[in-house]
Amino acid sequence: MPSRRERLRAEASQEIKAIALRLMTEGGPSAISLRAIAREMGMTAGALYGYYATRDDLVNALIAEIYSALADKEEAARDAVSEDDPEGRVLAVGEAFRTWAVGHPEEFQLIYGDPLPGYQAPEGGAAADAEHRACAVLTGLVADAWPQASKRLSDDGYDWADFDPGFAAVIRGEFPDLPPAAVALAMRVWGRMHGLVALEVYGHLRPQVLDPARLYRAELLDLTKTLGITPAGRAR
Amino acid sequence: MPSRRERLRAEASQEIKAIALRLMTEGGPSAISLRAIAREMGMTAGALYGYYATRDDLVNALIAEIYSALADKEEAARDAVSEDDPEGRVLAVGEAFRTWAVGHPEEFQLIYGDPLPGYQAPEGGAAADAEHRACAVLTGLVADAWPQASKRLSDDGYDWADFDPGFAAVIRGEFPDLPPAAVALAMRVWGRMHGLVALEVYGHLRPQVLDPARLYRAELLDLTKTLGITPAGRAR
DNA sequence: TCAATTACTACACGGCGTTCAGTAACAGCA
DNA sequence: TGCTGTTACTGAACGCCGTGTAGTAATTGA
Repeated sequence: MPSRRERLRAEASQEIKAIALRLMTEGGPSAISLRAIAREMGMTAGALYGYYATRDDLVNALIAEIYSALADKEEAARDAVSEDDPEGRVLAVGEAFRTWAVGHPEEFQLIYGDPLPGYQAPEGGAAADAEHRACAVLTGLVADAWPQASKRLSDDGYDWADFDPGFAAVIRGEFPDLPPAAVALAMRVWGRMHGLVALEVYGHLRPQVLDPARLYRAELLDLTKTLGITPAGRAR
Repeated sequence: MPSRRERLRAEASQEIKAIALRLMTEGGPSAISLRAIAREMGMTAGALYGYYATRDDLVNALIAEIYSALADKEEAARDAVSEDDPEGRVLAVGEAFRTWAVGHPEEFQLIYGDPLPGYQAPEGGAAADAEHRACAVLTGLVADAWPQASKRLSDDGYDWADFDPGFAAVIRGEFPDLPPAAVALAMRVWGRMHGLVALEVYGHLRPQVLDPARLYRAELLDLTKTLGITPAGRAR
């Protein structure tokens, strides 16, 4: 039962985000300017303040949307591989992450870099939710590998007190049987998937390395070893 | 034999960089504005164009300086540990990298993130040299561990043609006996050290994880396992 | 039909990088 | 010493930017 006004309003809000996204993919995160968006919409910059209280609010909305899309991709990649194949799942999620990142470098920057000059991330919100979803995928992968992975850990003396209470509570709700050391491992997995991709997106691998994808794949395979889920036969 | 003019000029150039650096540490990379620098120096913004052709040129100079300082720190950390202790060297360099990064987050951002809106890294220059130096430290660590590490690789079918010719030539000059697969491994080591640190600096680990340093240390220890240089006794 | 809400414009403020004509101080040379 | 070319800088301008604020036109609900 949205009134005509609400509908128009929602459409305008969407259009603003869409234009902002396009501007960003064309000219990088810094190309997101209220004036440019308004120009494309045939409006004045001030009019946008009826939709977003400030430019950072708009950026927040974008971040939430993008991060959510990334989480979707990771979940889809995971679910495309059978539960019986934990190694395949890790590789799939990892590759999906990199593929998305190198295909959408500006969006990667917006999420994982300093989005904009002086920007400060808000406390809660949809962005935090999406970040948690993406992180939960990795935690799930670790959970599946935990029986094997736990034996290889060099530091398993973790406690739930080593994490933020709220964060710990959410995790324990989703994975009741998972010990805190597994969560720590999941964070490390996150970092490991993030490292090479960040270097590549920010142009530190190319052009020295001709095929970063291969490098990344080797890293993922090594990661499966850390998790203890590499089968006897190895991928080429 | 620098003339009075040259001396004053060099001093002014240094002062500009120093003020820019301070502004950045106080207000983030975006606080580097020609007008603010000029204001502090009692000059006009236009006057700075006699020293740097554009703001990005100034930022380049900063990047080169910062990157070089980082490379110094890494080299010092490596040389503080005996050559007989490859694991200790890896840990030292890794810890030095993280310590520097979390202690100088803005500088880390400037080097490894998108330094400024619309900034484009130049081809050669001092920044590239410093990046190479920092990378060479890691390559050296891998070189020392190569006898053990090579046995654990899942993909050793690397060729020098997999790298940029100039890059490959420089590496082969420094490490004549090192095979290309080792260089690939060094890149992966770089990515591995980079990942968790980048996440932490950009605020993705805190406050969920209370002690990112511990997480990072575990990752480094795991890295030494990948390199095959973990001694029998493990660090706590 | 009328009052209230909404969406928007127009304008202003201060900030930014960058350019450019003009000016004052300096350097080397006679 | 005086002259000349070079250098370092100013001041004003241009066109961007985010952000407020006062006013106006349209739409809404009663």
